[in-house]
Order: sequence, then C-alpha cells, then structure tokens
Amino acid sequence: MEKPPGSEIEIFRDFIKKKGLRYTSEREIILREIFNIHDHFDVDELYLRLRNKGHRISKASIYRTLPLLIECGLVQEVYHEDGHMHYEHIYGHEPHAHFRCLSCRRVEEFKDQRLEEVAREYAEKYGVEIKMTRFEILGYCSTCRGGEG
Amino acid sequence: MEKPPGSEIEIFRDFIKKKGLRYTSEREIILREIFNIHDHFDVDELYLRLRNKGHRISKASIYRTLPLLIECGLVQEVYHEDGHMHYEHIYGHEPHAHFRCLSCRRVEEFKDQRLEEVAREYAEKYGVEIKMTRFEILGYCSTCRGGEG
DNA sequence: AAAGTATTGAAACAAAATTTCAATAAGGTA
DNA sequence: TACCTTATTGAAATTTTGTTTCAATACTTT
Repeated sequence: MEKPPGSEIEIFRDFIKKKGLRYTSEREIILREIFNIHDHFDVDELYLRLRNKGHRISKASIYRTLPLLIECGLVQEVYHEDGHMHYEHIYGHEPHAHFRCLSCRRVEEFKDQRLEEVAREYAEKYGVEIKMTRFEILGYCSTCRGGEG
Repeated sequence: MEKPPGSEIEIFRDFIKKKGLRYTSEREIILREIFNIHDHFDVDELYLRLRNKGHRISKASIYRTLPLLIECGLVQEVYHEDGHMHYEHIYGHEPHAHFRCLSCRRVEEFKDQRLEEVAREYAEKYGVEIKMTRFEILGYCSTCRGGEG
C-alpha cells in the first residue's frame, strides 16, 4: 500500500498534516480512486465507482474532499457541463488544454507551450501568483461539423 | 428603438427568425439589458436589473433566452463560481482572457494574440470548427499574495 | 485509558436550473 | 382587420447540485 515519496499520496498526506487536519482512510480512498480514473469525472461517477468497489463513502465526503485535493494541486476543475462540475487529476500530467465538441460532447486534450508562456508573462507583468490555468476551445469536431452543428 | 444593421439586435433577430422562432419583446429586453452591463453578470443580477427598470420578466425567460444568445455568439459563459454561472456579452469586444483572484474574487481581463493563434492552429490541424475559446488564469493578485492566500 | 476534537454518513436544507401548464401574444393568412 | 395556429410567457412545481447539521465515530495526544 506504500507509495514512493513524491507520489500523490505523499503529497496529499503532507498537505493534510500541514493544515492540521486528519489523514483518514476515506480521504485516501477517494484520492486513490480519482487517480485510477484516467479521464474526466464528476461527483456522481466517482461515487458510483467507489460504491461498486464496496466502499461505502458518502457523497458528502466526496464533496468535502474535492476542495482539499484542488487546494493542494492534485485535482482540477475542468469544465462545468450538464449542470455540474467535471474534474480531472493533474499530478504527473503535463499542463494541457481541452477541446470540447458541442455536438457529440467529446473532449480532447492537447498541449501547447505558448499557453504557459502567456500565463507566465501575465504573472510577471502583474505580480500575480498563478495557482492554475485553463484553456478551452469549444466548437464542432471534424466528425460533427457536417451534421447537426 | 431601431439599431443599425450589424448591431447585436439585428444579429439576434436574424438568428431567431432563421431558427423559425418568434422575436418577442421579452427576448429583446433581455438582450438590451445584457448589452447595458459592461461587466460580468449572473442570472440573478440580470433579473434584478430588469426588475428595477420596471420590466416584469421571469427568471425562466432569462434561463430560456441565455442559451439562444450563446448559440448565436452574442453572449458567453465566463466562469462558474459560487454555485452558478457568470456571463458576459462578447459582440463587439476583442477576444480576451481572464485572471481571477482566488482570494478577493476580482476578475481582470487581458488580451494576448497568441491565444487565438493556438486555437486557430488547433482548428486547422484537427479540422474542427471553433465556436468560442476560454482562457483563464486562477491565482492570487498582487494585493492578496502576501495575505491569506 | 481518557479527553478533546476533526471527520463521517445520513438526512435536512439551500440554491440553481429545468419543466409543466394555462394564459397570452407573435406572426401568418384570409 | 379579424382570425387561426402555435411558440412563448410567468408562476409554480420539480429536479438536481451542492452545503450544512448533527449525533456517532475515530484519530491524536496526554
């Protein structure tokens, strides 16, 4: 069950301890499950996955844990769609942007150095401290272009 | 009451007609009020502004009109905060990005040519049709950096 | 082992957004 | 202009998301 130092587990535990909070099994189980999902997810999906694995963790705990994971930089809000937020884990991933098809709802990731440059330069120019960035393109994918779009 | 062709009013009316819908006074009043707000807004704020001007337009109508305005490119979802969406009108504005301070909640706009380049190149490379883009930096502004952040 | 306190699950609650439905009004036609 | 068809409206009900409450539990320290 041990993870090497520098893993998301370590980071989360250190963060929790540093805040004077308690590192509980529920919090770890939620974290582990999130890092098992190699895609975007929402609260409901995460809840059901935990349930299907026999964990009886409440949605309240998920809602309470997510802000902590976001605060320590392991998880990110990606986009708000269908009336609720969608998340992804980001530790160990290069920063990336998203394309979302408004028709088929598919989400594609892509990287571009320039986006980080823009953010870095803005931060320098205005003396702000960057916590995270988000770049999204919304439109119609090549498949959907001809159709209903 | 007439606006020159190419105005947001014209665009909206043409869009509505083209969809076979009806161009109602409620829809126009909502559109006009949105373009009077030179800042981000949410549904509640828009509703109260209309009310204060004596318009008795329901929130349901606002919720029904916003997707139409977004679909025809006059309005954009900017960010989701405090449990609800925030919008801005975009017609006549240059594309811009946002910095949001996680501490004081202030939102600053800025422009950077490179963001549109990135989007344009992605669209060309993957054959997608861009409807809109969104670039956000979240962090702590120069004032809040030292403090609670 | 005992005390103190953060966390949990369940349920109550609050808020955002959508849907329902009867009344109204837009827009076309005679 | 009067009439007809049907989309739209406001109000209320409903659904869904997310937060809060609270008693029970479990972590941590002494």
